[in-house]
Amino acid sequence: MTDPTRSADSIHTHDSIGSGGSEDATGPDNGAGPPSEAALPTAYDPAAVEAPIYERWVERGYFEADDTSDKPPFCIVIPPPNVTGSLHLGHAFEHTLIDALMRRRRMQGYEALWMPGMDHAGIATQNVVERELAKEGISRHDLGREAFVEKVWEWKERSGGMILGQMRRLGDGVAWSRERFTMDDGLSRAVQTIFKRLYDDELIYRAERIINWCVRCHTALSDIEVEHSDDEGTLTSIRYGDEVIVATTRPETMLGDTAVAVNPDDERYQHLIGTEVELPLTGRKIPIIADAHVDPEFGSGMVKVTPAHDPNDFEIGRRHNLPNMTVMDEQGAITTHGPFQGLDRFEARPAIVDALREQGRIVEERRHMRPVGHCSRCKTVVEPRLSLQWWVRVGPLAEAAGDAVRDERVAIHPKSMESRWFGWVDDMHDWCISRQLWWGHRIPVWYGPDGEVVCVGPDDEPPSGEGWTQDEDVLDTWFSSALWPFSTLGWPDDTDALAKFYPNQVLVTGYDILFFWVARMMMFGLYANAGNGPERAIPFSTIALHGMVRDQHGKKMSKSFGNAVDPLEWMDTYGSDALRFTLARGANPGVDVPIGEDWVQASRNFCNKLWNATRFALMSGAKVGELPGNEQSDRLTSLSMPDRWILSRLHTTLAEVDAYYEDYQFAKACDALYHFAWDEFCDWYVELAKTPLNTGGDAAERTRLVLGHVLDRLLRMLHPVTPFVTEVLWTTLTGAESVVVAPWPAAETARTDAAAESGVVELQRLVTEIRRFRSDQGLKPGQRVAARLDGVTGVLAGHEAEIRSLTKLNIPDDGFMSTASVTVGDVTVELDLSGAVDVEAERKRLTKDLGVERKALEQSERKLGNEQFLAKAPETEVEKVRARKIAAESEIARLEAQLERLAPR
RNA sequence: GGGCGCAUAGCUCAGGGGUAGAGCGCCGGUCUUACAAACCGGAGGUCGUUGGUUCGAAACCAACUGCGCCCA
Repeated sequence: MTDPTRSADSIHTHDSIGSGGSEDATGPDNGAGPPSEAALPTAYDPAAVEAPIYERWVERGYFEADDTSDKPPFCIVIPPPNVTGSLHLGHAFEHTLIDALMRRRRMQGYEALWMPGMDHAGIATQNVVERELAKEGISRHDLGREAFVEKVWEWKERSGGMILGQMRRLGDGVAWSRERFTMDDGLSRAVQTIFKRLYDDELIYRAERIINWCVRCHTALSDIEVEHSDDEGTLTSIRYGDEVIVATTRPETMLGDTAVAVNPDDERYQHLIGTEVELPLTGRKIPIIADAHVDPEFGSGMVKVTPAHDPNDFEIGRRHNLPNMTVMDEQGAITTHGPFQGLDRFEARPAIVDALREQGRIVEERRHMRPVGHCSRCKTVVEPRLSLQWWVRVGPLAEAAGDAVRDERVAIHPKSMESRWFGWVDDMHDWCISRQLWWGHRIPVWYGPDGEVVCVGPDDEPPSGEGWTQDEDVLDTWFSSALWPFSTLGWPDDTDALAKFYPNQVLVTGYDILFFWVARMMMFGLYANAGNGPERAIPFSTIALHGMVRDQHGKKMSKSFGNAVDPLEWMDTYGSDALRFTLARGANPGVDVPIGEDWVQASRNFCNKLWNATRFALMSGAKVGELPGNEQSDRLTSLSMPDRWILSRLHTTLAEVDAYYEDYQFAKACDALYHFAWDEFCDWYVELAKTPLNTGGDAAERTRLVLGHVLDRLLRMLHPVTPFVTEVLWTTLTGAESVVVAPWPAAETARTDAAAESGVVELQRLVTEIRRFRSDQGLKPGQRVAARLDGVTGVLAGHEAEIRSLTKLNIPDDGFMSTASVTVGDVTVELDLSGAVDVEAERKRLTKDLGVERKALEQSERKLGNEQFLAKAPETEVEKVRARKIAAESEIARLEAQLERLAPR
């Protein structure tokens, strides 16, 4: 079942961290006998364990899924990374969240499937391969379409998908056997199938429109592939005729003007409407028309109309039957008018302005901020261009996508993102899906010699014979990505995988591609799977949105800014778990995540803390076994107050973590775990446990069970976010096979114990006060001094040994001389400081405490003296203030007495 | 220009009608037998500004200022 070489390899490595040189080739996770502290070195070394652990998980098939099991499904499809891409922090973040959800559900007994794969990234990939060819002086046109596409496939085999190996480093639990690619046969078939259906339903059409043209990539772009920025430009006012002055930021397009427009209600120009004016430089006569779209406040209130080079002008042109005059070619060069012909658009602009200036036609030039579109792939300024393209009529599809959220078949997390969703789907423009590329799914439409147009389905024979040609264009990459939640499961075939895992349970992605990708999946998913009925047509029932990863000052990461970070470097230095924990701990729903190296280091420290806590527990003989119940009263076997406290805290934390996970509150779940593990378990319980462990006998035995119980649950709970370190520790602790397939721990409400919790709070308060006193008195933390404890009664009764252990106070011998004392509640501690009492420090501390209490007293008295407060505030609140007042009074009395007792200066 | 969001400790962020929390950083002290990647103690905030609602506002409302994002 496994490759013996690899298996030996992984065991070898495991031995080096694990079984203390044992000859037993099975390793501790295969039942190599009782765990031993010799198993663990004194510090966690992620580099030594991560890779072999991951390989073992994959070999054992933990991440594979069964289409026919009876377990409830839990399926997430990976937001497909580009085949050209490599792992950046954004991926690492998203994958951490998905993996955490998947691992938890797997432990909870779901049939868990995380579908891996990549998209073919039409423009990006074609660019990469063209650049490679250019080094050899070859263009794609030299090769021809077929040979070029062949080259792209070769490139993909050779260099594509670097990210897949990097995902292993992160620990992504994906079902590798199911990996898909948008260009593979099955997914191509899905693309053709849905194209044909949409075409037949008249939801796909071909039309001449203004599109966003990238003059560098030589293709159309959809609206969402264009990024707008406010750039500084010049607003130039040009005199076309005596009374005709137009303002424009793009004077070079004037060669293609076919009208001048004014607002129909603009009093100033009524007499001009219907007349003509001569277009400068061309001598062409163009009409002056009235159109409500014109803003009378802008410039002179008259605008030039260039229907072939501006989307708004195109609409005006349509309304007025104006001719569309294209004056630029696909490279963005001017195609008409002698002196300007062949000039690039940015050269033509000053040339034309100069020519107009010579004629005295430039009335004004002024700085002007205006939005400029840039190609999201190459940042080139986009050129609006009139051309014949294929479109998806999104109206009914987008409405259905909106309805699915409106009637709560699909939930968006966090809910506040819904407004973004509706804002988009309720006002969506038709989607331009054709791209002038060779790498992609070719549009399955054939044109006949007599103008026939035939759309071909996957099982149809394309028309053949003289004069038939296939459309040259390919489809937008997002067209195939939109099918991802079901095409990857085998659609359009009726597969078991589809039946089991569609709809997917969750989609995890960034809010920035809610519209790019999610909206498209919703539209196509609902359309393609409508036959399932409304409840099962949706692509996923929950959309969990995360934010963007930013640097430690909240700045966007970018290569040009120089603040981009390679996640692999951090994984090398601190381990994958450290990176994952940092990212998960920063993941507040829909909110951006700043990350800095310091924080990754802190997470590494946390992993090391867990490591050492487990190491200590193992050294102390911790074991996982049956615990006494909380109610058990047998003095020897019953749990101590600290035991009951940590168990209460553990199970409370577990319940909180569950609730946070269900609400996609990764940050809070991680925080709760961090706080519990470090501040409660390590800092208090482990320290408290040392007393009974040293005592031995039943007390030690009980403590070993509690340590084992808590660590077992804690490690299982942490596994989804820190899979590697928990795997090592948990298998060593339990001797079981793997925490990946361990059950998710259940929160036991019976372990909740308010009495134990308040008892330990009191103990902590006492210990902290004594430590503070020691610190104020200049005692070294480890310095033991003799002290007498009085009044260790009530909930603290029987815990004097723990208190002494935590405060380094020895039992006094015969020669004991009390030279200082501190009182906390009912407890008085008398210490022998051998005369070296720092009275001033003590006075200072008492005075400070006194100030705090006096302030509290004053505040509560003020409130209680307010009749409105007494009359209107809830009784519980009034009670609280009364209690605070009483507490303050007694504290003040105590502190004043203590101050008085201090020797006078 | 339209819409949305955010302003809380030096930094990054939680919180949320009963006058503040975390991580990191900072200061002082410790190699105390799991851990110096650690331990112990400590200092730091009138919760952007101005009004309003309320017995009570950092929290709710309004305006303003600043910042960010999306869309034109």
